[in-house]
Amino acid sequence: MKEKSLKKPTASLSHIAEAAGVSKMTVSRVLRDVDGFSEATREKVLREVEKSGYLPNRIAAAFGPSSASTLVGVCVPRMSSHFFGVVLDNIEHTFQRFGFQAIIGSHNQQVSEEELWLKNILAWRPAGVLLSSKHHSKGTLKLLKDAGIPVVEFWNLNTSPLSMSVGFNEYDSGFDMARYAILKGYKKAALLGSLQDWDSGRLDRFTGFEKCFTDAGGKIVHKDKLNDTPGFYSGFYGTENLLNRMQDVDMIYFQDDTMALGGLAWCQRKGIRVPEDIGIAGWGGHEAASILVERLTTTEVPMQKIGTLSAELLIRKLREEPTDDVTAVTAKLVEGTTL
Amino acid sequence: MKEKSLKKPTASLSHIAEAAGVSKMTVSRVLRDVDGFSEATREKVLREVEKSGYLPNRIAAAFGPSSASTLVGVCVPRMSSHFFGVVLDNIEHTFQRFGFQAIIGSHNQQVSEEELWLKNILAWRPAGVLLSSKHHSKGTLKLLKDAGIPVVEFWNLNTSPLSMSVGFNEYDSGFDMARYAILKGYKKAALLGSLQDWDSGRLDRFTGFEKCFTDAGGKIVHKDKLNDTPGFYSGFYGTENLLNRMQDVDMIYFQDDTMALGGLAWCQRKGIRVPEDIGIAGWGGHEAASILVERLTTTEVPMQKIGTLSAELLIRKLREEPTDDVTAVTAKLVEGTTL
DNA sequence: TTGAAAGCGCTAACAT
DNA sequence: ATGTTAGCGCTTTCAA
Repeated sequence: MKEKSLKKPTASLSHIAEAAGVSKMTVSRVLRDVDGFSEATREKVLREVEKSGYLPNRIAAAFGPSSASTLVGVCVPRMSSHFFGVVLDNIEHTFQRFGFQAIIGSHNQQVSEEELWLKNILAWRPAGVLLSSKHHSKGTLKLLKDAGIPVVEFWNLNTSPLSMSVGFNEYDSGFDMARYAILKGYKKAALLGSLQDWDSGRLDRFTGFEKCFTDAGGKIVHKDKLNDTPGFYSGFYGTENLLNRMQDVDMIYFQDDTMALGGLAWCQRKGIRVPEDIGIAGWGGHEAASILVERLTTTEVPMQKIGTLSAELLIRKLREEPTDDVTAVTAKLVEGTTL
Repeated sequence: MKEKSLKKPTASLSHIAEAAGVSKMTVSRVLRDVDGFSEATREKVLREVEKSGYLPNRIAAAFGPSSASTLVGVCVPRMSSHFFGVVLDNIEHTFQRFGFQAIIGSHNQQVSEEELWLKNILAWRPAGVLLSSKHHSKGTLKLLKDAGIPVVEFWNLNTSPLSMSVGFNEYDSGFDMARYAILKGYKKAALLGSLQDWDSGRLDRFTGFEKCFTDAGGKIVHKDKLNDTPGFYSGFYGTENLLNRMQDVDMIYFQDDTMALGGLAWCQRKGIRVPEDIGIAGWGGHEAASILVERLTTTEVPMQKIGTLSAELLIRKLREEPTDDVTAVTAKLVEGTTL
């Protein structure tokens, strides 16, 4: 019998109250710093709090009609993505600063998983939720409506958001890349992305790219949907697979920078010259994109800003301060040496 | 007046109970699937639950003496690290599967921030916590002891853990790398890492490296502590800075692979040959390490395994199933072409 | 198999 | 400036 089932020795408001010779209510007021106590009382109470090692019980506080929950749900495709990692760091840090706790989940690009996550999270009666992307299941929409809590859709911009949205125009970023590619003389492009992201309708950049590219006389010669998560590996092997089958391609537009860098590495190993033999374009603005000998042509997304703004916006809404429903940030093309 | 302050229209147990013509208690039993109801009752109840869109209130359930919290706190240095991103994905996924919710925070390698985070988290009365690394403040230790909840220290192994630990032997991984370097004939090594990680005592791999390297007749000619987070950039500029000042170096051991790859990129840009002019060793096993033309010599850490095991271990402990206190996973050296 | 009652820790509302 | 009361939604305990 190593650990006993411990009898909750935790001090509560009434213990403090008793020790300080005041009522629970007074202690509560002091701790929350709402007025209704004298300086002398305050000091007495705080001394007892200190002595007892009292830890507030937010479960109890969030319970009842007060319902002052400081929990916030955040859902992203996956945390191991560099992009979302940076966004999450900023979201979490901002919430922390303002006294909120983020409960983070991932949905792996499936709206059904997002819905499942949401159902679990709502059981904790969060003050609000942050959802990446604008794709949601019917069930998710209903749950959110019933919950009646503020929602921020972040990452790519939703111009008619459920409640608020922060992000960039993804379609345009692809469109711009196509214009640039055409300008550089490319005519035969392949698109390379992850099956799951693509088929769940999350690759608007490809749609924008295709539209501009074909309208300008270019041709999308191939679309390769890989049954794998985007990353250096999938970019590497995806490129190998693609170029072994298709020769008549003069550029590849990758889903993101990690894949593009994987593709670039494959080309370098094979002695395929970039951009002379084939052009490569990425997306996102990965740290590594700008330091390699061949600097990647890509679209830089302001990840930090998206994270911080999203969290701040939710907090403002909770405080009933005025907020913009739609906050656009710019994703801009950076010229490298690969396209 | 766009949004009213919503009067909690949420259905509760008693609503279901009334609609189904049974007592709250029966509904509770059905929903938790503990015995004490007939099949007929079950169906009646579930039908009403369905109809009403009832969402359980875990706050209320976690309240009171029952205290059946399914919240778990998880704290890592930062989420934007690829390593911890992968670990977190696996932790979160495992907890999700078993009905737990992870509250994730970051401490940016400062024990004081971990303590602050812990204090906030404990106010939510979590069932347990997962902490990366074995470095904690006195305050953290006291809080954990008072809370009396199970703790898993993950990432690098703590052989005398607070309660349980899952990880690799970091000292040994550096030791092994040094042995390998000596074998390859290197004599004059520089260490390059982030100031914050280093000074908070989190770079045992450097200690192990130095011990083995110097014992074998090598010399650590320089230790460069960068005031920046580890990453491609800091590796790139750190290398530039180091090699501009010091010529008499035949290898660099980097804090991690992202830094090493940044350093490698700088060398390639400058026409410095790797490993002929200088050897490079990384640590961690980043995806990109193995695909570039120069494959990085590094130590691969089983990140997925650490994440999954840590979560499973905590769950086992909560269920009072037998658990190992110390679970070692192996980090192994992989030969690349850079050292 | 079912129900009734008590109570968890806190805060809003209403005294004093 | 301070205290009292009531109740949030659920589960545990005890009774039927």
